[in-house]
Amino acid sequence: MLLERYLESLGSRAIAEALDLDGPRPALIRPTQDAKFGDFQINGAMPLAKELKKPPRELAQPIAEALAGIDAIEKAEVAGPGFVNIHLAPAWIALKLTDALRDGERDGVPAVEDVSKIVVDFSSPNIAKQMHVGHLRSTIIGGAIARILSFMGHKVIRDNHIGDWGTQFGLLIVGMREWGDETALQSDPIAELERVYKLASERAGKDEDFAGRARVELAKLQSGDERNLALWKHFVEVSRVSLDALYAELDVSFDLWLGESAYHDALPGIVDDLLERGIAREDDGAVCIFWGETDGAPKSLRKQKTPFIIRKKDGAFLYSTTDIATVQHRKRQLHADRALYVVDNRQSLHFQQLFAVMSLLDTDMELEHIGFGTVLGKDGKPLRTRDVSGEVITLASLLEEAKERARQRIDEGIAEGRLRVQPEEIDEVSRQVGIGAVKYADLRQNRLSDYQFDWDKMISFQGNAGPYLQYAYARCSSIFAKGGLDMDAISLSATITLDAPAEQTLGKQLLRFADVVYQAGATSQPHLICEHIYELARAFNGFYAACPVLDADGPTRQSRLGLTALTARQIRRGLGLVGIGVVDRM
RNA sequence: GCACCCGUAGCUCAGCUGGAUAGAGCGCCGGACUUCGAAUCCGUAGGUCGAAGGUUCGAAUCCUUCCGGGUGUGCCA
Repeated sequence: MLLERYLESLGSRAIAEALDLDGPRPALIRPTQDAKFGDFQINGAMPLAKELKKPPRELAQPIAEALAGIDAIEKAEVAGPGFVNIHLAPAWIALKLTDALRDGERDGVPAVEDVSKIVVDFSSPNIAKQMHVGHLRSTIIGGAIARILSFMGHKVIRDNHIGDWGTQFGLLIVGMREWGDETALQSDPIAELERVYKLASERAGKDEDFAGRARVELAKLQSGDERNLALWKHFVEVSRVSLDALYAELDVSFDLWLGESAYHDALPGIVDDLLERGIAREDDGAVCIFWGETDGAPKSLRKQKTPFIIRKKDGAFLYSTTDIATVQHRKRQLHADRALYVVDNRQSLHFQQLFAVMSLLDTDMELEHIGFGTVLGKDGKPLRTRDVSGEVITLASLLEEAKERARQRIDEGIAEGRLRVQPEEIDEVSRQVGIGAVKYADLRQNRLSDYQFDWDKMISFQGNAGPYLQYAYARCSSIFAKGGLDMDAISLSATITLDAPAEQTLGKQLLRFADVVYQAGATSQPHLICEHIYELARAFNGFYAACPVLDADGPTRQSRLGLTALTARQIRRGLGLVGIGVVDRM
């Protein structure tokens, strides 16, 4: 259930009744920051003090009294300058947790009432270039956001807007003729394309004739030349194979792969339209939108002197033009209500301008740039995509290293007798732990922050890191395995009660899950879920140390098994929502 | 020049829809394995929240200015 929403409605009703107001006022429910103040506080009395000309504590008192007798609330009392502190009734919490335990489909998280159709645009690699660390964030943050929104009940369309069209293909066509190796192209397509692209772009820099030939081939491709089109298709198809392998490793999938090439035909019309409407004009041969002279341009852009260019002076279109066409397609053909762009912060100006254009074109769609910070190395500087020898650190090699490091730690653990991984499970456990650690290290932080990439912290296996959460899950599983019990069967039969302090702490944490999911979805902040699951794992580990489960008797044993099952499911669900897997033994 | 982001414990980071004594992890120091897994748990120490003003009953959070760091910014994406 959505706990805060429920308490907010109780609180605002209590305020209206207690103070005899004409309508409800916001209760301003907030979790307390210290358990001694109870579980939640109502802050709504204080802002009313001025309006009603009474001291806030005097207003808070009747509000607290009005809340007495509600079964969710054990105690409501006035404190400090005028807070109303709410202590939830353990019996009521236990009832709600038992409901969630029965709800195997949704773990107590209600589906949204207003369903939106939301395009999540993420990952978007360039065909001729290897994915490197820089692409990691968009891919996993975007994947997490898509899962969260989808679980909430929205219609989500994951679109991989790949860079499969543009100047690099002229160079590639000429370059492949010169240096291409078809065998290499089959075995590691992107590496081969990138190798050739690099050679070609170097050569084009100093060989005007070569560059000219590349432009000719590009023009031929873009005007539909069959041979070049076939070559281009070939490049795209082989690249797709290695991209698919990487996405499988990351457990990310897409509903659509509409790259830049998909919009090629729509581009001339867009430029004409913007010219006709007087939004764009020609300048120095290029078609531009100047914000200072455009009526209806947002204030933040008015001082922007440099224009938004939608057609180069040589007549070629840019990603700005393609992006406009993409939004129109999403609105007209996909009938989307919203589109989220999970793209590096450094492109925020581009999106600000794109969204301004769409607003000038009266496109009725909610567009949002979900930005994120840069990946930094241990030295605090942007992480190099090449190592000391100049080799590119690809995303694929990074994931390999993560698995390798995880495996080393597992081998050590087995040798020391601490871990219980069966030989046949080592591969899978290394994969889940290694890749989970990489994802968690990234996702646990506010996405806007730059993020420092540090192997040692990531695979530390201690404290707030991926393996900590997976370990808590394995502990839950292990209780059921040891007791010869089935988690699903317990979920259907157990009744949760909350007595011991550790049970209450755990129970209260479990009860917040739905709120967290909703907030993460509303703000596109997967780290809220990570934080919740971390706190949950902590609460569970505390419970584990203080409360025997299998050795408890009768109803207590049943209740504790129920708490363990619900914890396990919530960890699995929560990690699943951010794209991280769990294993039963590790 | 203009725009955006950032500055919180030794380090890495939460908190920033304004709410009580600013929180975690790592690291440091000290405890807990004859008891469901010690990749765990419990505890100690550690902060003028970059600075100064302002708004407010109340500011790490909102506003202004300044200092320091980063990013973007006419024909790449």
